[in-house]
Amino acid sequence: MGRIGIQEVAQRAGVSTATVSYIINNKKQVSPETRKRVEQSIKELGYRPNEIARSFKTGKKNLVAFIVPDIANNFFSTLIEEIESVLASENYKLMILNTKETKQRELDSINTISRGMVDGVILASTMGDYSEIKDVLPPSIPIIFIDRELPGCPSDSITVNCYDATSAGIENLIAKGHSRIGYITGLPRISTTIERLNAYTAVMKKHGIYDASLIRIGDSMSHCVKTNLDSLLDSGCSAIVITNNVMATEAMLQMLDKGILPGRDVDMLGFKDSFQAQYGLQHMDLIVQPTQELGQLAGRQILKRMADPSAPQERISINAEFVPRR
Amino acid sequence: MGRIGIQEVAQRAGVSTATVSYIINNKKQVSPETRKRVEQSIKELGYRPNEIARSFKTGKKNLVAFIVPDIANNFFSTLIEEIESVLASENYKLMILNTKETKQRELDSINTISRGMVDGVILASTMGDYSEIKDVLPPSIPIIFIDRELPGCPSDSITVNCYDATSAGIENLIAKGHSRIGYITGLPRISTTIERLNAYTAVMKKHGIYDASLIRIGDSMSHCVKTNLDSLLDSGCSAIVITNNVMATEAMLQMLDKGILPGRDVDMLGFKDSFQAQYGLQHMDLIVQPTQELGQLAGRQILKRMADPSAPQERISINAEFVPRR
DNA sequence: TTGAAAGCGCTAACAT
DNA sequence: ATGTTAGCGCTTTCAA
Repeated sequence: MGRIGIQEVAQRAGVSTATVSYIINNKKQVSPETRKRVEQSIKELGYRPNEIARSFKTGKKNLVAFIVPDIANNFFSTLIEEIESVLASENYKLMILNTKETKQRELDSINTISRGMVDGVILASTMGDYSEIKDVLPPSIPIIFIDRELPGCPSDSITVNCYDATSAGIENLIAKGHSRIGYITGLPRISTTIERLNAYTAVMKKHGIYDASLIRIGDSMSHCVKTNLDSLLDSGCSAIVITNNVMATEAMLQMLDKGILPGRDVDMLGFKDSFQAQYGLQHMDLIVQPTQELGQLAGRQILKRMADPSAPQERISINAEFVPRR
Repeated sequence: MGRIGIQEVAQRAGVSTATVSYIINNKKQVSPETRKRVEQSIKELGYRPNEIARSFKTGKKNLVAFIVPDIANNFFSTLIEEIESVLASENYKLMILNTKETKQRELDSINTISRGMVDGVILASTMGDYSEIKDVLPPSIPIIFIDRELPGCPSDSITVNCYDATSAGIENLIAKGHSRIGYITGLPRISTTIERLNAYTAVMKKHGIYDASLIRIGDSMSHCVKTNLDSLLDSGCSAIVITNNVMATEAMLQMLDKGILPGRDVDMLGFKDSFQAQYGLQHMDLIVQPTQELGQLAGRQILKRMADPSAPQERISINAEFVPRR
């Protein structure tokens, strides 16, 4: 089957390829009769412009890549939805690359998109340091960092400040009388984990109840929770802080299996990725992240950055909110 | 900044562009010295092949589109993960288009990809009938349908047979003594909803306890659950069947809010998208879908279909499993 | 083993 | 208002 091109359309309509191009792109005045003939011809032949050829010629792809650590995490799938809808408003498509929180996969993904496939990149990096991607990042591509920052990185970033909310949450636990407060971290290398842990450390020290042995190192995924939870419970913690949404839900499942009632037997402070009710998180104090807003901001920012690649760096941060259990 | 192309690399290495192309594609024998010089030149210039130009020339994009109804649904994000990893093995990338279970967005997505952007398409369609997309689908593109089938569609399909498992689940409820068994459907137009409802209807009629007034029409999303659940409870149902994973979790949340204990006060039969424990579904009988396998099969099938576009249609179906509450 | 050159389908500058 | 045509960066045929 001979692929139909602009050539065939032009021929059948008795015009030049330029005229056809003008019409499908609405770029120039064309007489109504000509337009009609061409549109007729397009329809009859079932012509569809070849987007690749077009991109090749113009250099514009109308495609943004989102490199994301974990698609299955509701926090990130929410981000995807929001970003996609912002981009759609300017006719950009979104391409998802899933790194599964793996450095190598992130490098591979960056490599993929550094070959001119996309107009811009949104990156929720799993790296611990900017130097790890600096050399492989194409120098010229518009890129913004979302959720996690990399120290020393000169690109735009959109993040959520959880420091204050975390502090408030832990102060609240202490006010309720807890002093042995266990803590399960996310993946240690990422900025969000560090920020939250810093808040915990500061508050605990301020009250003179800091005890490093009550900190457990997690990985932001569910499978790290069980062991850590058990060991914190064994250490006699009366309250436990769990620092992301996935781990928080998993913790509830584990507790329930053990016959422990969160909110009664043990106080919990968890994280949540939206204000919408989420099953399993009813019995916790919560730090709620404005995830939708985060996604919208990121979408708008990459649009802005693509429109003006040489504008000065912007670092935008919005606040999470502490919501005590009612 | 002058973009670096194959031209510059060739010049600096003192060879032709053809030779550079041979080297970066490993397509021909090249003398070791030449290779060395060229590789040196590539490194020094930081050259990266322009993937768009390459696709334009060869017609190969190494890209597959997955048109998916709801990214935030764990069933589909699991599918995405699995498909992506199968495709990665043959160096294909996956592009996600999210339709939010909306016909117009599905049409838009199909339109996008019918302009030569991808080598193949995996479609979890939200349409009710093949005729709704027939005309807009490009005739020549490799495409497979996943999860949901469209009557009369000549393309490959990979689906999960839930009929038997659903029947078993309802038989089980009846064996436990229930006769007023409420039922909340998914989105009515899609094949999975129809199949499951057919199973329910058949079993209930077989036992002479079918009552159409116990059926509520849902939309496969969470927000449809509350009202429907309330009204079924008001109708005096002692057991309730909820026919997808999202709605099942939501139902638990609602019940808990009302102080009703599922598994004690009301028997529930839900759906679940993996064998992995999921919070909130402990107290239900479950129909478990082999979601990962579904994704893997789909990945392999699109690969196969792209390799041989003219092979005869294949319709693959795997079985869901009924797992009574323990 | 290497090079010259055509051409993939389209856009847009320039000419008419 | 419409047409002519160069050329985007690469692959690949054919020749040397």
